[in-house]
Amino acid sequence: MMQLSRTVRQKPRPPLPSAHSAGPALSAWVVGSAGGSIQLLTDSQRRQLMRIAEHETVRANATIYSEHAPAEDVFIVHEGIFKAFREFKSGKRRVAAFLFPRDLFGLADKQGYFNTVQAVTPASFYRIPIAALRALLTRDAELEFLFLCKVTQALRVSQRRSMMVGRKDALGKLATFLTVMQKHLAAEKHRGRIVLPMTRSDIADYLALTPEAVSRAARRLIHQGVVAFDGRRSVCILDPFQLQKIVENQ
Amino acid sequence: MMQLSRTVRQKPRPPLPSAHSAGPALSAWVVGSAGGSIQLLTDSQRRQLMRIAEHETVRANATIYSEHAPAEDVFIVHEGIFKAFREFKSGKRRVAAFLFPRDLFGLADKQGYFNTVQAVTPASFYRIPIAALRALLTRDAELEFLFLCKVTQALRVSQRRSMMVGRKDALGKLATFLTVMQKHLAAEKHRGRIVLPMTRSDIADYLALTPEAVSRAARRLIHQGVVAFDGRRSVCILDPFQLQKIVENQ
DNA sequence: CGTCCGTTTGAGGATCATCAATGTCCGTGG
DNA sequence: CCACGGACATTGATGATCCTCAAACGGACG
Repeated sequence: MMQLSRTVRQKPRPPLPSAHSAGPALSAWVVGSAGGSIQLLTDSQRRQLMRIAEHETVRANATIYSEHAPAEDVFIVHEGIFKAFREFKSGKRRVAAFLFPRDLFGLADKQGYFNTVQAVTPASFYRIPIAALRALLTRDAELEFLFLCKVTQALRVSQRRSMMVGRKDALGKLATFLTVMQKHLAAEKHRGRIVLPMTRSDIADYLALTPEAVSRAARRLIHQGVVAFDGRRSVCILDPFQLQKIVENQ
Repeated sequence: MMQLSRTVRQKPRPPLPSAHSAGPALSAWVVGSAGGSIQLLTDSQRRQLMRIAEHETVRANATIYSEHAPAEDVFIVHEGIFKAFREFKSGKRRVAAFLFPRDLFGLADKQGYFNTVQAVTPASFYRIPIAALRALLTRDAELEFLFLCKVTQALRVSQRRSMMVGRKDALGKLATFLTVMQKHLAAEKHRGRIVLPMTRSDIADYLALTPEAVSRAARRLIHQGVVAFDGRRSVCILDPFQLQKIVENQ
């Protein structure tokens, strides 16, 4: 609650030596356009973005910015997972979104940033000053269109989450959450097992439940033979059909 | 559930005679940019949009498009209120958003439109073919930036709703809803009274409650002297401070 | 004036939150 | 390397809130 913003800034290391390197977020930013086609960042666009972006690495639980802090930058996730959340006076927390590589964050209005954003895992991101970004976007309408698509996608994700949170049954919420996570983490899957990056409490805050309710829902899923846990983080989906049935049962 | 899309299309009447007319949506589209400044559509931008837009008028309850229909157009509300919602197999409905004049809708992905959109009141809107809009935006980066801001704003609104839906107490949900509606309908307020355009069921679907729960929550607000209803639609906020306290009590 | 749909009201039951205690994991330091 | 501490997670018991089902009421429209 004290001055959390800008406190965790690490050495701004020059990232991504080559324009053709494999992994970096800015070189493979895929977005679905409204019309259904797929767009990629060109090398030129990537270079221009890199010129105004600053790469930062943070440890888990680092705060990138706090709610209401004046908004000067937008961010793109490079590696790791972040969470965007708000806190209420009661101490309750609501996670608005989990952010994955290539996701955009830094949503703000005149009051400043809309959420607090923290790293869930060790992570890194690009920091882009709003003024510079705006200038760049005004010069490059194609690039701007990619941003438009990306924000549109974020809006879809947010609406989907609203639907999920609107459900009453903890079982259905957790099932939906696991389904979404499975898609996000499909790449790093090891023998059918995915590793959830976030804690039970984070999941509870995301689903608008208590940790106890999440725990009990997980227990029921295990008992029904739908999933198996190996430790608290590693989960294996044994019966995708049954899981899907629970998801759709609303 | 049957073929709902495109069934209610009315005479496409040429709208907005003058570039300086007072009310029309496209001439006064105000958006807050991420940096906090305010942008307006220029006359030139308005004219260009008008050239590719088609104006349509519909009666209350008309369906503009249905979930999963192929997405060919985006829309801007001109007059009246719309609702964007999804329906589940159980018959349950969730309203993702109410749409007010100047709001953008037509969110889609590869699967087609994301929600079903219906008019809540008699209403009119602009229909803009996606291909033409994309071409226009690519030519006019400033205009495209306005769209970017608008979608960003929609994302903020969606996140706010997620927070509201995440609450457990019907009283707090309804109080929050009334506060938001008050802001939206402030213009048409008559002696402290606002007229809710939507039904109780619509409100219930928006708040992820049953109509019964909405009814009881309204009753409690009345009983506490926070609001007064005059009929089912007209509501007067008697004690804004108390209302705000209920909103923040989470 | 009558019907129909939306709304309100009531009673009963299910689910989740709360509170409290125990159990487990992980990082830290001895 | 092991022991310890603290945070996280699970489990159980209780209570509050909302959903469900059912019925009566009201307004809107033909």
